[in-house]
Order: sequence, then structure tokens, then C-alpha cells
Amino acid sequence: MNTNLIFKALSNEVRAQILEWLKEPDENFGPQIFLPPDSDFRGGICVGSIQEKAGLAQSVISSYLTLMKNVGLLESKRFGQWTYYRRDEEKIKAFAEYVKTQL
Amino acid sequence: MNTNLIFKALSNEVRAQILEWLKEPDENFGPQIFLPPDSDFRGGICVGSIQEKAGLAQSVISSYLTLMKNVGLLESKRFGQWTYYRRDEEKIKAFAEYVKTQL
DNA sequence: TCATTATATCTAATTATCTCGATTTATCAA
DNA sequence: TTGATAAATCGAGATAATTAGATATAATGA
Repeated sequence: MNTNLIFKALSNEVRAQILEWLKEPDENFGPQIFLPPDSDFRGGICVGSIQEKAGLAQSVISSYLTLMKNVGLLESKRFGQWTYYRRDEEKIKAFAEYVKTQL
Repeated sequence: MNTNLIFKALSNEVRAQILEWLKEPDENFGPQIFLPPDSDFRGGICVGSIQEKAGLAQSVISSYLTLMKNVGLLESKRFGQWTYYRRDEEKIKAFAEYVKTQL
């Protein structure tokens, strides 16, 4: 866990906002109709939905999501042409534990 | 509490390092001989000591400390020509609580 | 008062981040 | 196979952060 990179990721308001939105995926993005219900990737939202809500260019959101995945805040899974992202609750919890006990 | 500004402050390695050093002020900086013992500001370290250990320019450390104070990570008190900084444990705790419950 | 020391502020150069549009890659459907 | 759609990557310009050096402010002590 590279806490410095996590702090960097969270220091951008758009990225922090996306992480917050993904706490309530259905409420914030509506149902993901293309996500196969048997896929076992509940809560995953595709790049396009996040891009639309954030209002930044597609390339920006794509790289933001990749960055957040790389530092451990998100996990992703591809189904066909769609890449779905959701929170990595385990790693987020580990980070929160670090902040509480080590910061 | 502006969590975005706190994340920004912590996203810089030098600032994060200073916050860590200030967890053990005596071990990391030695005794602060100029700090009046009756001052009730235990754990406070002057700018010069922090500057020396960090190895960056005095102006840089001064502004970093001001920034960290502004976002609530540090508190400061001036005695004569010296300004002593120490961790604001209450606000750090509140931030850690936010990360654990809201992030 | 004047020189010294500690800290803060200002200015500027370098580097990093943000953001976009264009292109590329991957997948799907006809 | 070809055209369309989704996402990722590339290249570049604008903005912000980092850092240093010079100067300003504040306090001390002779």
C-alpha cells in the first residue's frame, strides 16, 4: 500500500467525487443495464456513465480510473467492450486503518 | 474540516514526513533547549530544527508548516523569535475518523 | 540604536498535474 | 469483413506545485 499515492489520488476533487459516487452506484448512476446480472461484479459502473456524470473528457476519466485502480482505491472488470469500475472496499478499509493508527 | 486540502497537504512526501517526525519530537529532533519548560507547548519544534532535518530551503519549510497549520494538521505558538509547531492531534483524529467512516 | 537571529513573504524557474482532442485498440453486430 | 461503440493511450497547452534565493518582518541583545 503506497499511502502517498493514495493521498495524491484523493487530493483531486473529481477523483474523490467519483469514489464517493461509487458508494451508492445505483442512486448516482442508475442501473447498469449492460452489466450481466450473473457477473458477480455488483456495483460496477462503466467508464461512460462515470464520464457523463463527471462532465470531463472521456480520456481524462479513463486515466483517472486507471490511476485510482493502480493505487488500490478501485477494482475493474471488463465485459465485452465495457470496463466496469467499483470501489475496492478491502483496500480502502486498509488505508483508513493506516490513517487511524499510523498518521 | 476541508478534507480535500488535507489530502493535498499529505500528498507531498516532505510534508507527510514532517507530520510523522512530529509524532516523536524528542527522538527525531532532540530536546528543544529554547522552549521554556513552563510554556505548556510540549512537543513543539521550531522551524529551524525541522528545516535542518528536512534539508530543504528555510522558505520552503516555513510555507509548508503554514500550509499544514492552515488545513488543521499542525498548531503553532510563537515564543520570542521562535515559532514552534506540533501536531494538532484532535484535528488529525477527526480527519482519521472521517476517512474511516465517510471515505 | 544597531547588528544578529528566526521566521515569513515575495519572485521566479523548474517540474508536475490537469485537461482536451486525436488516435489506437478491443469488442460487437450486421 | 466492415462499421460502430467503448475504453485506453498519446501529444500538447494551460494551470498548479515545488523549490530556491532574496527580501521583509519580528524579536533579541549589546
